[in-house]
Amino acid sequence: MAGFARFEAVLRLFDEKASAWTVPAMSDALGVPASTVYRTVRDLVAGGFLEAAHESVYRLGSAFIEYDRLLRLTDPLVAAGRGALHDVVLQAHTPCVALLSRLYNDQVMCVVEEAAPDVPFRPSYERGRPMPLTQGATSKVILAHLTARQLNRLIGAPKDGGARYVSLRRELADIRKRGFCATASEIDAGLAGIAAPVIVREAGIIASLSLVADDSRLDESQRRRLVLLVVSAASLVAEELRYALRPPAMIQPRQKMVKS
Amino acid sequence: MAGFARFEAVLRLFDEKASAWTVPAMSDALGVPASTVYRTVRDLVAGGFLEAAHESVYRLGSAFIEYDRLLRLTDPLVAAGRGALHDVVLQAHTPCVALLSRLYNDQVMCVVEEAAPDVPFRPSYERGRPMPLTQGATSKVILAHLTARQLNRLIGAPKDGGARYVSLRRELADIRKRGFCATASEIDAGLAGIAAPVIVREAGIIASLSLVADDSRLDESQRRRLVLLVVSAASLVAEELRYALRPPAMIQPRQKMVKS
DNA sequence: GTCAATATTCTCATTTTTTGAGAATAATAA
DNA sequence: TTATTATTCTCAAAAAATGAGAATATTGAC
Repeated sequence: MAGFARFEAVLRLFDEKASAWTVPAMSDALGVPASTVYRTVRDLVAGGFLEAAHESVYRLGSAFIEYDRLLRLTDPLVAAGRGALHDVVLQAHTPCVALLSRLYNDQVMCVVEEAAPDVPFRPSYERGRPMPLTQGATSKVILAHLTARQLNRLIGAPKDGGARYVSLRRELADIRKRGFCATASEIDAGLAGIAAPVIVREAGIIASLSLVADDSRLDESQRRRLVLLVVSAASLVAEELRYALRPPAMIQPRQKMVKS
Repeated sequence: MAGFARFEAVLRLFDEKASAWTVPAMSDALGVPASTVYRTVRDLVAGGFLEAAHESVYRLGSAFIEYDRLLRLTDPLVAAGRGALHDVVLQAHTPCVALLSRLYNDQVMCVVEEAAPDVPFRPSYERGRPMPLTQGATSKVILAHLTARQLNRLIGAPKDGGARYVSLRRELADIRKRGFCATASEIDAGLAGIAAPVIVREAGIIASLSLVADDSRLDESQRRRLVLLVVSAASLVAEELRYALRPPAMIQPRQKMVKS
């Protein structure tokens, strides 16, 4: 391991369970000499990606807060999503959480979240938390709109006999046709998820706008209403994105070299 | 430039104004050959710190969202602050924004933010935005509690004649004595800031809890009430931190090597 | 579709870093 | 104080990054 991998390996040690590390512990966990880890950590601290929390213990650093803000301010998907999610939550007329999620390596991650002020539950899906690819309306909608090539790379050939694989493929085809996906208790018991795709092919954006609500409080007519709400909000976001990304601002358009 | 500095230099190119970069543009801006920048960018993309936004344009990547969440979940200051800020905003009985901020390199940065549901303004201080050291109640409270050594390293000897330097030193001494700092229109015209220190020396924590409100809506008695509110919330946070950090959880205590 | 311009990857010899082990030093707890 | 652990330092060997340019892939315009 060398170069950037070294830095990444150190950062990846930090998670919900292990949020504070000493250098010797990192050295152990990574199987890398302490002197090397000290150097790596020094660089990360200088950049604000780690912070010394007294007692020779290190934690994730504030640089992540800074970059997260920048991303919130400048990412077109986040920008386009924020307003839409706000509206969705308002118009749902039921306590709910709205999410905008996208592919993140081989998982799906929410990048904007908006909760009604009075939601009595907390969905597992939350901003910044990588979630499995094949469970939940949010993820399935994204899977359903990947190219065959992408899909193969991510879930590959049938591993477990093939039955589940085939049924998943069928489900995805169905989602693609219908234009939305609604599930219940697939991620969190008692919670329903309704998701619709946000696709802007020309910008390589494949995301999913979803709504999580208490399943027991939804009757059929409400469910239909929410599906419509989510589907239309999703295409609104897509439209907004297409508009925002049309004239590649701050990027010079290609132009022929003028021979002088 | 080499090692981590290369990666940092690339990431630092991205800000509110320039949120999308092509490799040739980075190469230009950094004065580094394109082939090298391509390699650097490839590493950053693999780690999720950059993302290819079609058209050979790169943006900040979702890894920052993931790490930001981890930090929110695991940073003791953030954890202790969240609840306190919520209470402060509720008990202020006036539209306001509450912030918890800390030193970040040679600036001050808010790490938790809580706004009342109906705030009609947006303070410049916001989560993740580095702010100047010497302006605003939030920053001054932090400055006031640094050691002489730290202070010297940050604002050094008098540069501009010395008059401002002396008056700043005097102001800081005053803040330290009073235990809070209240300013108006120092950062945003028409907005007042009230801040109190959150100090946990044994953990190296020097932070500031502050409240921003519309200055014209505050009379003297309200101002006094808010000062009390902020001061007591700040010491509550400090107490909570002391408690949370007392038994260095998940860190093995030092122990003698047992010779077998 | 072709073509030209640009983006991206690749190659490779050279230079520069990084590496790891251990010594030296600093910090800390008993 | 002393023992233990944390951290920095040193240095030669090994590995990796570098940059220039060639090769290839993409792209947009026609």
